[in-house]
Amino acid sequence: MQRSDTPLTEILKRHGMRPTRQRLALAKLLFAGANRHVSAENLHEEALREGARVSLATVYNTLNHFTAVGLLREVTVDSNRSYFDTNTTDHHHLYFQDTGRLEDLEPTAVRIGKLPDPPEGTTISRVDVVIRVTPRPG
Amino acid sequence: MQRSDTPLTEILKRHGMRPTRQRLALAKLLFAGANRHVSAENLHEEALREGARVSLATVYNTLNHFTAVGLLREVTVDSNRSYFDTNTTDHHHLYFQDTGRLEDLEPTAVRIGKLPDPPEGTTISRVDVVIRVTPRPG
DNA sequence: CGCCAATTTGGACTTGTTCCAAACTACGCC
DNA sequence: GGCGTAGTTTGGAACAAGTCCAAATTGGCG
Repeated sequence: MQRSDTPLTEILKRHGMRPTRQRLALAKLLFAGANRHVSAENLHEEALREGARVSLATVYNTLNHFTAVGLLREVTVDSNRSYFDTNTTDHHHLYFQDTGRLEDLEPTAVRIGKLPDPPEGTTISRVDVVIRVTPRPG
Repeated sequence: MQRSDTPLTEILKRHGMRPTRQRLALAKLLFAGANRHVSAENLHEEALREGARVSLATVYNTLNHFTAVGLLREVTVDSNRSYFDTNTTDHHHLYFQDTGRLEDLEPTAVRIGKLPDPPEGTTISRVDVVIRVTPRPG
């Protein structure tokens, strides 16, 4: 990790990943701007559009790898496609059922007043709240 | 709808579906006992085990049809398999990440203290809470 | 510079689900 | 009770998301 490392390169190294051309291109799309939600297919298309030469297999590898090291969080809202969220802090989701659009809710938007105790021998690893909305009248 | 209709036959008719042999067999597995969570594959296997001759395509058709008329609710906890819940009342879920087991929580187990207003022009169709647990220490 | 382990890749493969056209069946009607 | 027909079922093909694989490439270290 030499002084000329870019911030993205550094992030990758810090998580034990080699900063390859493909990973840097994807990391740039994911982490350079605001938080986002992506699927493998749509990130792949976007990368190609930007001129990055990355295979779909690598996009899958990378998203999974990023998720494993905590750079991304997988969001389960649709049972036939995976979404990844660049916002890994505690928050919940708003899902537009008609368009498939997924948005973060501010951490303060939902308050959970009461949670059950986890069953014996288990711990709660995550609590996910998804608010599904449809165009009125729905 | 004649006086000799069984309860299951009646349920199907009331929802505008013909009480076919296949639908009755599946309805029996789904609604005769306690509430349950099934996937298409596992309901299909179970039906065959019980001696019902039903194709997998019909199981899919039926689950989707039952869901459309409100006899089932689809639960999204796993992005590569659909689960259907026979409990269509308001409640949330406990999901064992190691085994894939899915359980209902009593309606009183989770209290949501605050919900955001839905965006202009939309209405909230559903709020899903999934509590994911792993074996301790996890 | 050269080596080696990590990474990438295209394509084959797998898995869950839908589609389709042909065969079957529930049921209202006579 | 038979008939006609719209609704249903079915096996298999088709599809879509995702993983696997073995060969080619490449980053990083000495």
